Amino acid sequence: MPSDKTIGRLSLYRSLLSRILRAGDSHIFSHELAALAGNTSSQVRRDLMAIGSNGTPTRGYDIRSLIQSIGECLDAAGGERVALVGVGNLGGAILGFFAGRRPKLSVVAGFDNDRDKAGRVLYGVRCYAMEDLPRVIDQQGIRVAVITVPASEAQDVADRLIRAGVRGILNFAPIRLRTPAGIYVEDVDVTMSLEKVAFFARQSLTHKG
Amino acid sequence: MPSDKTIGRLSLYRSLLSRILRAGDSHIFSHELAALAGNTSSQVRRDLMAIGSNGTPTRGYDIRSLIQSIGECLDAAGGERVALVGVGNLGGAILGFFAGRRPKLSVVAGFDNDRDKAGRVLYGVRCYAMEDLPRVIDQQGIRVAVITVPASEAQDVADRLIRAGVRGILNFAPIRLRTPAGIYVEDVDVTMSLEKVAFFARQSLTHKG
DNA sequence: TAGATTGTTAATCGATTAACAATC
DNA sequence: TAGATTGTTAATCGATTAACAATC
Repeated sequence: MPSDKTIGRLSLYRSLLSRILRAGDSHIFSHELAALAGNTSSQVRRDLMAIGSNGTPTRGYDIRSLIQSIGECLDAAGGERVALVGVGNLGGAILGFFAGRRPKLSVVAGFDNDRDKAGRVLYGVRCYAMEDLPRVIDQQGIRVAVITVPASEAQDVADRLIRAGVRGILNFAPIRLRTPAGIYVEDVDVTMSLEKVAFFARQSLTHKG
Repeated sequence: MPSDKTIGRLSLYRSLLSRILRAGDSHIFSHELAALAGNTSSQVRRDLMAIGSNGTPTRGYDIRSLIQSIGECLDAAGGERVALVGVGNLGGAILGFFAGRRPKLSVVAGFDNDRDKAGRVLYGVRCYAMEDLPRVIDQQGIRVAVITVPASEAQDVADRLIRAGVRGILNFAPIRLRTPAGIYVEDVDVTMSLEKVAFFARQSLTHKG
């Protein structure tokens, strides 16, 4: 099974390749893709090996078939239905961000504490009350969820999602979720990221003069 | 200089410790913090060493002074002023998310292509036209910026920010920015993260049954 | 063919973990 | 004191990079 990081890079390669394809090119060399992705050609070749690469020494890789191979690796055959818990500002932005971006990955249900949101369509997604979570997750066959609730509620939400059958969580709350083995959690901690940027921006200045 | 990952963990430790402090505890052992942060006590001790740790074998670490030490490491003495380019849905959510969260890190200027936004206060931040970017960045002494524009515009925005004096960028566009040495870029690629979650959620199922 | 690139393995590098004397 | 934890270094692990024969 490919590593966490390899999968992440394959996802990046696909976005980059889609843009290249729209620009008109049909083939690409490993060092060209590496320059776009910000890594080495060695690594690109090794990553593409993981999905059964199709390059030739003279023309490089066929972009179309590369995108297809990456899709066969990353995408679920029938598409993946996703739930989002916490339909606030951040949740709404995430919904807007994903809308139509990946046809195989669609957010089909939103849940929120606020009862007034239940039954409505917000940011393009149908919203439900928290008490309907187990039923909706089960009926829709949802296995992936996004958590955009405050840190104080995130662990409880994660527990409920996992009980309902969710196997992968994208967590925006700035805590580490405690989950049983076999559950994949990816944390996106925006505050942490900005603090890192601020720190190293400062270092680069003090370092120079 | 501490590594990228160490700084990220210190930021996480600080959020976790602030929550603990509010809950009433005054001291914490490395293995307790490790459990909260999802890593090993060895690593916690090594990370805290980097900021001059203050633990004792009998009582562990004093939470208050730990939070202060982390602050002295992470925060700029006079606070850091941040700009955000792309005051759309995602940008607005980020602004709402940061509002009042870190007193030493405040977004003080928003920039957008949309001329109608210039001069207004949106999501709590004063907005400017793109042509005012060099002047505002310079006058306000801004060294850190957040990019929440579409991928097609991100590189151009980054170039402008760097020319204006920005040294660190938090990039939400799904491309890798090309930047000169000494500029720190942190990528937050939400689509990539969700694709990773979907992939490993699926693997955990096929692996088990 | 000559030359550049691919697929793939070996070498390197860095980060994490394990270990342990010192300490409260 | 005995016992657990700290600060710190050595061992381990995994990921990245370099190298190179095979290929177009």
